[in-house]
Amino acid sequence: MTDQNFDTPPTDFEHFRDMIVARKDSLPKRLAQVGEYAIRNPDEFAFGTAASVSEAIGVQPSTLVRFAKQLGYAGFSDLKDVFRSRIKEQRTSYQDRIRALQVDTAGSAESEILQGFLDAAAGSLGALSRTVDVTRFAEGVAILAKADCIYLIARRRAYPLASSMAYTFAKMGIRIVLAGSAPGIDPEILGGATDRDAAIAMSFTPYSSETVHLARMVARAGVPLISITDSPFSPIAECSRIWFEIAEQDFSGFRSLSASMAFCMALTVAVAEARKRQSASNDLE
Amino acid sequence: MTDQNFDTPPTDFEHFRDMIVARKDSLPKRLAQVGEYAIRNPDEFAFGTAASVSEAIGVQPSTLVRFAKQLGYAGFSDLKDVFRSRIKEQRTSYQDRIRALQVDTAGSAESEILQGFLDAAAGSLGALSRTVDVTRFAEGVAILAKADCIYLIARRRAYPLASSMAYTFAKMGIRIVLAGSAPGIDPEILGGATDRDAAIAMSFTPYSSETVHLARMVARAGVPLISITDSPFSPIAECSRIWFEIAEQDFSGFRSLSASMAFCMALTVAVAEARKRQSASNDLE
DNA sequence: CATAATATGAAATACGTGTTCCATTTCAAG
DNA sequence: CTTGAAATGGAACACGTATTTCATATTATG
Repeated sequence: MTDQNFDTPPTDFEHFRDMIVARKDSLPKRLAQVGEYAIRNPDEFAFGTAASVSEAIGVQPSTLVRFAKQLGYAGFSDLKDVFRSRIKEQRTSYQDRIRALQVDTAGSAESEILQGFLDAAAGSLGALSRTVDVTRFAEGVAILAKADCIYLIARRRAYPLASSMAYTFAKMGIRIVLAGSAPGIDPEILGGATDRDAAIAMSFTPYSSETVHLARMVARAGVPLISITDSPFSPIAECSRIWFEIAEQDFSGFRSLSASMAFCMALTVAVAEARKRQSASNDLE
Repeated sequence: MTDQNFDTPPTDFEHFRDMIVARKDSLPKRLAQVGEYAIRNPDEFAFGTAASVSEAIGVQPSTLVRFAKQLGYAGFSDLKDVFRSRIKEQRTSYQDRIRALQVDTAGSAESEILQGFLDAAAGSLGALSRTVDVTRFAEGVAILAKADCIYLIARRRAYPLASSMAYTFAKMGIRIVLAGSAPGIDPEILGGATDRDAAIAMSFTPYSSETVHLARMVARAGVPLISITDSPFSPIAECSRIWFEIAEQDFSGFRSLSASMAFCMALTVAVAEARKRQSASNDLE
């Protein structure tokens, strides 16, 4: 009964499609009908149930199972995975861009860890590029571009982001103050900020209480606050004028700052560009 | 029992998300936990089953149903549709977003900059994954794993990498010394390093003379030195036991640290893992 | 501190799912 | 036309699912 034609059945949609096209004429009428529908409506296959799909095609549910088995799959559920994985892959374009490049992952634990973090980074980038709101990004840039001085608030895991932005801002001649440089007097330093300045707060779970405190402080003082965090529930998000969520994927519980770094650099450069345009138009007046 | 708060529950993810954010504080602890997870891992919600999702969150399946009902949905299945439709929409919108980006480059300079940096980061990750030598990576890990204390040397653009590694190493109980914390006395601090320790130097063009100087110093003292840099001609590469080249792609002249961050985190975690294995085998003796 | 109201966990339940089985039909070969 | 094999439809099955129920724990309230 088990009509296992040869080796293992395709796991990706492209090969599945090729197989159906090749074998279509040798398949029984009903099964060919199913195959044609599968290629035409892959999404229906991925999300629907055996009942809903079979009704859409106009066949019995059992026909779907037969179809799957004829092709070498364990059953309809097994076949459905092909269509689901297709959707997942389509969504992470960065990820398979990189996966396509990688040659052979040698077995060693070390290389697995490395590959794991590279994958996570690619995934984070893909997610970010999908979810980020360019309008809000532009708004944030506008706020920062007209600020007299930019205050950077970050501790612990987020600190590298702040120090990186501080370096680039400074290199481009934009006035910044990096909280945390001189320990202990941050509240006093940030106390000098006014509504003509702006602040960037960065914090990820578990949120540093100092960062939260400082962020609330400047927000209460009327300083436009922009936050970079990992969740809408973040305490610094609620007191911010604008906030950005960057969900870094983790590998075995650890998160790198890859996507955040790219985002922060983009923010920094965009602000610098906007300032250049501003001063150019000011010169004309 | 049916807690129908008001009108119909959201059918699209954005509104759902807003609702959770708004009502989070008025929700019971467990339900808030579910809500947070739902927003963070929408894909898991879309594809998983009640059992798998509840296990991932660490709650009972019944909690998911309660969560859905509290929010006004008929049940968990009903709620799941919100996440499924999100995926369907995303797939179409993502494709025409790429197209839109390519066609109307006019779409605000800001979004172009952001996309540019994200693309550059993805490119850097891909290049890194292709060029990195996993054998050398494993060797580097081995050296660092048996070091008494790890000295981190980095300045300027590379400093965020060092501070990020320092944070993670410290969190995992690995002894580290971050050069640059107390300005001016780095040579004296690094003078204490011996061949039982190890050092990581990081520097990119234009190479900070301090970093180069400190790296040479520890190398001469017999301390195993591992470098992360952007060229084989880097002055810190030649005095290193092992060195890694990470070529970050630039966008309009600016480079972020995305790929480097992923690499450094991988290195850090790999070292911690190796140490765990070491101490485990030591305990057996 | 006592008491009620609510929230939670764990097992029992009802339901829908994919799957299998078998009777019936279709088709081809003798 | 007969006979056999393959294909199909439809109902029965077993399994996993979401859901409900109820006892227990937790939190709020007087």
